[in-house]
Amino acid sequence: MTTAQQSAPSAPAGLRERKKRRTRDALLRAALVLFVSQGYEQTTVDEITEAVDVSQRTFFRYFANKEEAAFAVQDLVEQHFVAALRARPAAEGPLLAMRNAVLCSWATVGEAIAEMVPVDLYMRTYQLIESTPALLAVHLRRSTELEEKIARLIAEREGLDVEADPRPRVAVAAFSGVMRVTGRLWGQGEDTSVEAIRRLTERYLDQIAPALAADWR
Amino acid sequence: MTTAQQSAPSAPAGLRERKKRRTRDALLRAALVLFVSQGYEQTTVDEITEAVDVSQRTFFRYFANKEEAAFAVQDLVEQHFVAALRARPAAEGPLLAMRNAVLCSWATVGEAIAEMVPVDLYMRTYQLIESTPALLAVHLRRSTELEEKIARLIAEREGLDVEADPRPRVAVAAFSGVMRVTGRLWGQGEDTSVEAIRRLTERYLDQIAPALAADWR
DNA sequence: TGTGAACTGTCAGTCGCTGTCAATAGCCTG
DNA sequence: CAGGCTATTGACAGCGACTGACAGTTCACA
Repeated sequence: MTTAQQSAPSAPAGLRERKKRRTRDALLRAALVLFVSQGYEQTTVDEITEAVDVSQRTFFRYFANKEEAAFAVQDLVEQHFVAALRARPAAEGPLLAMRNAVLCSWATVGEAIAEMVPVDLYMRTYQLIESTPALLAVHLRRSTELEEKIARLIAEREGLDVEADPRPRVAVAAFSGVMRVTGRLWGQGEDTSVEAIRRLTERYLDQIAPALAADWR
Repeated sequence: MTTAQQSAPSAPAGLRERKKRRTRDALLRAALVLFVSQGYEQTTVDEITEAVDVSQRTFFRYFANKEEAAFAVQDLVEQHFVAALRARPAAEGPLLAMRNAVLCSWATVGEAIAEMVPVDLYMRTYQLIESTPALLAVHLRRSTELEEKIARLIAEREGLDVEADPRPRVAVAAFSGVMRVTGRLWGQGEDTSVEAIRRLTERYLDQIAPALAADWR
């Protein structure tokens, strides 16, 4: 309801719709640029709306709150991952399916992002999220919502009941715990390329089994 | 720096100190009672300070923000867990040590909590945190900070370098992912006893290995 | 006992966010 | 194409979280 109205970006639609879309895009871009350049909390909603020349009230008609603007692109990335996971063949086990879904989706999200904002603006936004406590908090809450969705998806794939069998949630929890660690490390490192996070992810996912062994020596 | 000044609760100290402590305790208790009875966002800082009869400014001298009051007890619980983990014999492997630390610490936190607030007030506060988006977000951020601390502790136990070897972070990520799931399920369920979360935890932790198997069938 | 420091209250102001209401501008029907 | 309908917007007022500045009290300690 809140999301997914930017789905058909090429639909001509009426003048009204196009105007709305332009306003939203302008607000989003202005917000991200300001956030990235001077910090999230240092950026006032008034500054954003002044940059786009609309009233403050209008900003809040497009975004429920200041945070929502920061996560608009992230939202798209997550939907992309879910779609990739759905596309995995049923023969793949849960962990392998999730692993392949991340690796695959990264290969293609780029274009989807570029339709909204420049890709490197998104990269810097992600790093900002990781390094701004208030945004990080929201990011983590959103992540758990996504986890729940994924757990249900995995359960469905395996023909299980999420409430009865702990394995779907446990597997997803372990998997996304690792994903969050890599996300954080990537945000802190200096190599911001997609290749970098890809390598990091593979390396860390490979360590799940060894890390859970009773004895590491 | 922000924490751990309630460490020596029996120290007589000066009149000033005792007065401060009483004010803080009163504010904390009033805040929690109001939070659980009418909701976090529905509770105004003014209401809290009126209940204790101090100025609003004073509240913000004891708590950096409204949230901090909600997490004061949680803070203590987490310190308790870390202490329990430190006390585990070096012979125990990482996962086993963490598992025993949680189970052990639950057996004794009760008293520590009771020195600050009634235990069942804490229970209801925890459920409130889990069910209030704004608080849940902060809770998750705090959790990742704790995870980082634990990862370093585990690495130390095993004589490893956290930055070089992914296993400590991966193990902790998997472990606490599971802990969060159980915490959430416990908050949603109706059995709010310590016994309940203990059982839930053991059951879910036992599923880590099976859940990460390549094939569940 | 007096002096400095710690606490506190008061006041004013910023910022995120919401409700209301009137004005404007695309859209659609006759 | 006129005229009305409705979506979108701007202007304004107001609430609540939070902060800085200043002044008054109260404890601690020489």
